[in-house]
Amino acid sequence: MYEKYVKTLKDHSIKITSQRLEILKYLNEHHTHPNVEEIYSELKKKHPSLSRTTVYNSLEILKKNKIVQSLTISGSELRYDIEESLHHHFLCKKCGAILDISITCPNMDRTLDGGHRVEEVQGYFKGICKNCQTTEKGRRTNG
Amino acid sequence: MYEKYVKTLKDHSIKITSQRLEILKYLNEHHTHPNVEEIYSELKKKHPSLSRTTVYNSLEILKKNKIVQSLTISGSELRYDIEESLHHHFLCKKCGAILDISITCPNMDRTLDGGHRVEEVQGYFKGICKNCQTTEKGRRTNG
DNA sequence: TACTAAATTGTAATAATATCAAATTAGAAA
DNA sequence: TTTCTAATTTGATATTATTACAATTTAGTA
Repeated sequence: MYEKYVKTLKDHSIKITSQRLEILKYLNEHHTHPNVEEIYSELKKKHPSLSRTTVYNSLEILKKNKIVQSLTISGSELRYDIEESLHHHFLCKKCGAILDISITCPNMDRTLDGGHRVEEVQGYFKGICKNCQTTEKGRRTNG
Repeated sequence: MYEKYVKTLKDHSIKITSQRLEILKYLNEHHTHPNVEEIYSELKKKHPSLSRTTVYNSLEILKKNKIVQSLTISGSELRYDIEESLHHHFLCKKCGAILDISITCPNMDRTLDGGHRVEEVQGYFKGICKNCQTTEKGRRTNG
């Protein structure tokens, strides 16, 4: 059940705690780019002793180890994502969904403007998602 | 002195106030992507009656009119930038500078993943800027 | 010049995140 | 397996960025 998350933590020499395993599992099963509050309140249901600070701390150490990444696309709070292959993100201005976008940026791994060393690239696209466009046209509700 | 900013506001049918003119002027003369606090405290020096709320409000209306744009690249607060030609941004992890990057993204003005309508694109590059690399090697201080 | 809707101001509220000290626990060492 | 200690978790409190709001002021029209 948790073997793969145990392995991930071990591989990075991070102490294995149930809180960290639960957070990793949650992110792995919910690719919706949740914020801290969502992760906290969801996990709190099954693990009432969980503290919000632990969620912040855990995400921080996972981020330092490049196991997760944080996104600032929403503008008001950090959103979290399991780090997999490089991908970018699309924010729907209507429904708020954050979607993974599988394009590659030709400027990754390069030196910019004659000397700036690039270590990370985040591409944020904003607009109206496919589903919301359909809703607009067809006057259907989103549920 | 302020004619160009007056024109900008008039062109967008935004009421002309000295506060808005000062903010526009500040952004036009400081392409450092300042946050609200920087803009506020700088302008407050010459205009002691200025309120922080006014800075927030003004930036908001300027943003709605696409005269300025806000960046979330720093992660903790919004940074502001005069909207000019499309460009992207580089954040130096060492000195914190945010620099304009003049590459064009081939995915702008397109439909992504078979249907998401793209209206805005922000490319965030993070790493070590040219200047900080020199400092590293040469062991010079940044001043 | 007078009027009114909109903008400015300052205070207070909210939301996200950071700090910190006390209690708990993972995992190394005995 | 038990003991020990450094690291982690917890919860309370602090801080920071931003928003809400009511009273005052002002831009721009009539």
